[in-house]
Amino acid sequence: MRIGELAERTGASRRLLRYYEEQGLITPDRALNGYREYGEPHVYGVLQIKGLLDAGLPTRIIRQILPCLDKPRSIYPPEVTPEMIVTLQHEQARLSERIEFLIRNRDAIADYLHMVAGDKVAGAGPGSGGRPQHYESHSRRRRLPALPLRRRDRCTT
DNA sequence: GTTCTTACA
DNA sequence: TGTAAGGA
Repeated sequence: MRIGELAERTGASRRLLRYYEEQGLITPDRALNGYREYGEPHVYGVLQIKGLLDAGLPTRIIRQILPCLDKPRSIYPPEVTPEMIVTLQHEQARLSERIEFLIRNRDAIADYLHMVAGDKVAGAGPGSGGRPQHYESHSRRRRLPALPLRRRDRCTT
């Protein structure tokens, strides 16, 4: 498929898909006319990349742990280097911190909501349509004040 | 009409 | 990232 279709199927803009390629995250084939040609694996790959990026991983890490997803290559490379393990452990710790950070702020918001609007709106919100959202570790957990969001470290190369 | 590269806001 | 230019 060409870039347009991949864009539709992944929700990533064509611009972004070209950017991923520039960053070495995906490597599509080229048709004779120069058009990029993507395969089915790329769809999953792009989704994977989006998720990792959303989790806050810099592209250089992703490029490292995602050894080219073009061809039918194993996702868990036998070439896992010790240094890769270390970086992944680092990322894991970073994600844990971020999760705690998010939980703390989410709870702070819930408290604020209780304070200004009462139970009728607590726990609900945009995008939570229908899902049973129970943040009921409430009564027990120690309430903490909201924290300012720290600027995410971003890596261009 | 779709895609390509380069470059600027 | 979006968008415009100039081609294929």
